Amino acid sequence: MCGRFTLRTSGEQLASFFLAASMDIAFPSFKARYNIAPSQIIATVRWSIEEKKAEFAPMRWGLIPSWAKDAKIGYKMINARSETLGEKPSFRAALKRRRCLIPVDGFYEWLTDGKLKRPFFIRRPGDRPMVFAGIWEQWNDLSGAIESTTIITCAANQFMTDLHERMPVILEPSQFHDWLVDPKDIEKADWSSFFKAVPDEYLERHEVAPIVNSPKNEVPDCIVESNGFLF
DNA sequence: CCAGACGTTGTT
DNA sequence: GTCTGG
DNA sequence: CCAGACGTTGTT
DNA sequence: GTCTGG
Repeated sequence: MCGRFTLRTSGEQLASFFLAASMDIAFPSFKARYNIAPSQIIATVRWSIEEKKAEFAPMRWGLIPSWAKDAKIGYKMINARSETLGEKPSFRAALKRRRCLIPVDGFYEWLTDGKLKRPFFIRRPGDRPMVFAGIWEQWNDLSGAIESTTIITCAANQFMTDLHERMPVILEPSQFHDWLVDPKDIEKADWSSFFKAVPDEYLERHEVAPIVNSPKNEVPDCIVESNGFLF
């Protein structure tokens, strides 16, 4: 689940959005994205221990564990189950020390109808931005360092359930700071208050044209309804 | 001890 | 069928 | 997530 | 890196 999303909100708008959550973050300007796929560089926010503040950090989507011999393993690590990531060798170190926020303004899910893949676009009413919970990792080889990230998932709410059994963990602004900053006793940390599905009314969905199916199609038409209408 | 896995989702 | 690339 | 490739040798 | 399995 959650293997494609959009980020059309500008850097300036994102800065305002985070400022409303008392986080003063400088975002670069970037092109609107309509079809972000795994392995691509995405915008995240993490805690800078040196500066004691939240900061923008670009990362590759698909977490590469620090011990990996081959970065390709990251293609499989685009999501992490909230129920188990504390125990998984690939994720547990990142959960303790490297949590992040992933701003998005919509994501895609597919229904399979025989050979047909029917894409749906899911967003907030009013097209407001939202924030996925993520963790990140650093990986080094001879050619340099790669910072990569993964989206945490939880059981789907009623709204999502006919599209998927799982959905991304979406955080409220009141949770941003506590998610990023290490608790005093990391060994006793309890993350369960974060790992919850949003209420059913939080999201709306639109069936869209299958042009979005190919990650090569990075165009506004990805969020035009399948019947040709804008929404 | 060394070798091998380490993940999620969806589908069957 | 399975892996890689975007 | 979906789409697209999946191979070697020899010749141009 | 760390754990599991043989």
